[in-house]
Amino acid sequence: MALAKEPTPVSAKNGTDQEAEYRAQTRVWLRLLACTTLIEGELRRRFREEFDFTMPRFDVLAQLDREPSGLVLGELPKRLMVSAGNLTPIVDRLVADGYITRTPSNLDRRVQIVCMTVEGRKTFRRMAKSHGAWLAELLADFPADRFDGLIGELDELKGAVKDALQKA
Amino acid sequence: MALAKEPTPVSAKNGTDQEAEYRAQTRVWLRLLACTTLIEGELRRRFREEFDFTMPRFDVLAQLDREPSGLVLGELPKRLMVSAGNLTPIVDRLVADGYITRTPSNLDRRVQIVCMTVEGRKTFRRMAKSHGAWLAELLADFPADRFDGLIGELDELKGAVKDALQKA
DNA sequence: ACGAAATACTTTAGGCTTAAAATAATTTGA
DNA sequence: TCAAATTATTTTAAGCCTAAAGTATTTCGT
Repeated sequence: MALAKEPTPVSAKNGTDQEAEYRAQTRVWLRLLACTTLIEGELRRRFREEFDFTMPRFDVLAQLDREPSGLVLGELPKRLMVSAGNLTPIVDRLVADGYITRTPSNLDRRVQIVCMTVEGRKTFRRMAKSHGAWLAELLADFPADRFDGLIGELDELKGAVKDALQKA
Repeated sequence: MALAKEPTPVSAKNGTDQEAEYRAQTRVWLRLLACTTLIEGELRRRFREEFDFTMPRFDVLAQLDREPSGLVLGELPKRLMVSAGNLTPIVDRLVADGYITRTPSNLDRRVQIVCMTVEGRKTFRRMAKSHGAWLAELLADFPADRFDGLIGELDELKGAVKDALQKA
């Protein structure tokens, strides 16, 4: 079933079946994208209106909230699945605003440790509470007894995509 | 079950149960975001490497491919769920590259009609074929007999979120 | 010991995205 | 009729995002 990257994959299916399969997979992708875009747009709007904050900034704080002793800066791009260069100005501004600190490591002068401040933690907790409530509101009409099933499917999907990326 | 936006919602659940429910909904959201980010990043990378193209540009062509007689420009922001201002430079460049045309309507001089060129259609079809194959490759490890179920769940999720947004 | 490779991070250039304000054309209603 | 509201689109300002190149520091191999 796995298709090669090269020109014409050897497939047991004829053209029509292959097209049909492409369509099913495209449908999954479009649904996924639509759900994410819809929710993300609303969350972004509320973060801006209620807290004058952005989601990337919130995401950084969320990572640091789980690490009382701080994090090596280089750990953030990995966890947040964004590029390192992207984080520089975001971290800069969080530092300037007093929500986090950035201190060079004594052991390795290339490395920096980022750590949430008391003020940052307070602000984060307030926003996180709203974030949870917003999600609860947006997902309220989805049957609660099917959450676990959906979570399972999405976990499996994520695993399948990761495996495929490994192979590529 | 629907939570009010105001300070303390009247809820039948106590604090602990509410927290647990928030967590389930947060988990769904994080899974959804992770899957989308993973797939989107890989598709973006391949579009750039193989075709020196971006996904937003592809998305515009995909809409126009379904409309042989062209589309009113204002229809694009709605279908693509992006802001109108966003599209101006993207359409500009697609016109400059010869993939689409933009012609003012004679009936209403505010309105513009965008339409794919022959060259645009040819280029789009080539890219769409790869796009389908890439998705097939990325989703190959997900059991084919569960696609329809997942599509159904995502459709329902999308509907639920849309309903919630309507109410808000 | 010391030059080369690797690692951590920043900078740059280019494109996407939004919200809000601006421009231009059309429609509406008194 | 004609001023006000509406509609279609563009512009602007600010932030996010990536890839690729640059800087500094450390580690590795000889």
